[in-house]
Amino acid sequence: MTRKAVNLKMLSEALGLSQTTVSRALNGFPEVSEKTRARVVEAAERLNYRPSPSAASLATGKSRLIGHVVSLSAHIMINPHFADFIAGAGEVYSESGYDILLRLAPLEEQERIYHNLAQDQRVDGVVVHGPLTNDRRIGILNALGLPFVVHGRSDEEGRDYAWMDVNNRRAFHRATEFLVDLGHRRIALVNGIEAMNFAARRRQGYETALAERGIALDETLMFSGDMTEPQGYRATRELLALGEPPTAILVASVLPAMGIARALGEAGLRPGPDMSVVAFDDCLSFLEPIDTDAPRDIPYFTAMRSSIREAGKRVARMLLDRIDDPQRPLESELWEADFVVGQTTAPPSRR
Amino acid sequence: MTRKAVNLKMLSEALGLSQTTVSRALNGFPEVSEKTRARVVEAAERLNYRPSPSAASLATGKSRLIGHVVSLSAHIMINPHFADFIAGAGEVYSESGYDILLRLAPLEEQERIYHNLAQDQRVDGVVVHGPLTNDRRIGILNALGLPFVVHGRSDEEGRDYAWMDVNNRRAFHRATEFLVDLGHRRIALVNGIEAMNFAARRRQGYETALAERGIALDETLMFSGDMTEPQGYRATRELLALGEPPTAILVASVLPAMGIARALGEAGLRPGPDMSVVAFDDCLSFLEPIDTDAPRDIPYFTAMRSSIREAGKRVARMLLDRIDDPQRPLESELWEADFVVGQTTAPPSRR
DNA sequence: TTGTATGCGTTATCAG
DNA sequence: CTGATAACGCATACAA
Repeated sequence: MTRKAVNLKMLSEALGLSQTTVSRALNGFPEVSEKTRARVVEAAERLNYRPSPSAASLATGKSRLIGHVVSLSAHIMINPHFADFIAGAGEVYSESGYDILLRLAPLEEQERIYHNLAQDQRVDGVVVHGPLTNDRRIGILNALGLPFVVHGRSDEEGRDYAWMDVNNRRAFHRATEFLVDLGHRRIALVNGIEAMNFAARRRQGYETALAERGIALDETLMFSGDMTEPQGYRATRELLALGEPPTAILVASVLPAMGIARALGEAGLRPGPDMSVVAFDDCLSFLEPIDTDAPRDIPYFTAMRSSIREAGKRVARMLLDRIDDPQRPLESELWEADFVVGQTTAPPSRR
Repeated sequence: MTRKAVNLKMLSEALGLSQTTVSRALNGFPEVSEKTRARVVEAAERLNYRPSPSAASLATGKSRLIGHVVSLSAHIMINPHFADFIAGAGEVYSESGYDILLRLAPLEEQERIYHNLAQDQRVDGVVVHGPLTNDRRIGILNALGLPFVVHGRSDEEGRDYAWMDVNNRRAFHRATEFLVDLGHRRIALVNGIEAMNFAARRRQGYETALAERGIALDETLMFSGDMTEPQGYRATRELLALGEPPTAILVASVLPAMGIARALGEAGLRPGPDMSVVAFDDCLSFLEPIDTDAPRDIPYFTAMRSSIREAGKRVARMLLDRIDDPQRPLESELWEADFVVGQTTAPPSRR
């Protein structure tokens, strides 16, 4: 057991080679002979040599850290959704020898933070979470030249940045049509915060579908806010208190959907027969059985479904690709959500 | 706008001082005169000087990074609980200029990872999540001399490491007593994975309380597994199918508690009147209304309650203190959970 | 294919 | 109170 960690100098001396050659051998440079490379690799293994990250970082300017700056303050949308996204991303990072640098900061500080992160060369790239419509962070990051990928989109075109998004508009369009086809005409929307682009798109899909079917919008049926369980609960109580309550609810996450189910239960109503509920389902892992061998239950909520964890993986890959080659053309990817019919939708009940 | 980031050399030349003096002034060394310090600080501000983290890290051996190594594989208990814990911890780190280094890795790799993290000096300290009974990570970390704090405990004494824990045993003891006092005698337990110390303690509290009241244990009423919504749902379906179902359920998290509520609802039973439910409530933020000005609802679940986010803050503080002074005596802290009576408990119903 | 010399941007040691 | 100078551990341009 060696007392002190062995560094490049010690390793090269032990091998009777120069630090240069050893470094090159370890970093896979082509000009080193396979024979020496084998020797070097063996010795490095045996002596338990590990390059110092800070020294390497100082020399190369690369930190092998990916920045994830998230706000806790207002948009707790981040909470369980974020955990699943990061789980997917982290898996990809690990395979490539990167780590996550996680920084919690209010949205209004994030521009300054990106600036500092770039100047300090603390991270090799960042993921932008929860983009607003016309999000200022994107312009800043482009100006800084820091590689980044946006989870979601910030504007209509999505041209001057790399992004991966779910087709939120189409998902909500389809779901609305599905409900209309079932015979519903009063359909409520319990949405996320509409300053966030994904929520704005969802509303567009909903409104467009209603308009196409000749159904007038009713502001009293539309809610926007943080996607928590109480949000769904409260919205439902308000909806049930209306003179003419809706017969169906579209909801932006299974979290408020659970609040909806609770409020309905308290009112003696059953999701499905008495009130249709369609949720956007991010496949949050704490809602899934762990044992995937077990027979799948019939899904409870009728849902638009897209795994946020898979999204995390994809975004991470895209970012690592950009870091490897910052000049590569901007990529973008739009995923369609599945539409899964569960137990919470039915034709409107006659009450 | 300066094109290139200004470094210590440039700053010192601009000031007509040596790098040494500038460095000392900036790092608050006592021997530098207040007058020069003021000059230096002003110039640093004006020229937008920021010390390079990797250079500082190379020179000092400190990375200003705190390691959080979490497993995704088996124990997804971590998922939403983890997000809230990290939100609390991150807040504290930010105030002190630390960042989180997040690494996802299966439990069996974590020992090696800690070893590497320490040897590489990649982090200044780590938080141990989800300790098992007799968790090997603790011995490893002590041997490595890497500062760490355990969230939870690994053994009875909790002597040779710093920890912060909730009194899980007492919480479940009290909850069990509460149910017995209401008249319940068949009380089910839907627990977390009992290899994890917190879950083992919870079971102890439950078993002890039953024994004290002369109630025999019934294995068919006890479940252990990942704390997901389906866990609660499935356990409840099994319980309801028993010849003699329980009249009350103790559950380790509000997540499975929601599954319990769903299964009861489907069976036409109401939590409270038909089946008492007591949950451990970590005050997960996605279950709380964001707007804290709003009048608080009457809590839904009767619950043992302790904020995991506050725990995150406390653990972070303890760790930063240890990093500042690794020789300080080992601290530990045991929090009592609140017991809050909600709408899901009542005397056993006559069916 | 391998080696020499230098730079990366700090902090720390030791003089003055 | 201030300043040269030497680490810190690696990568790389330039030589050989």
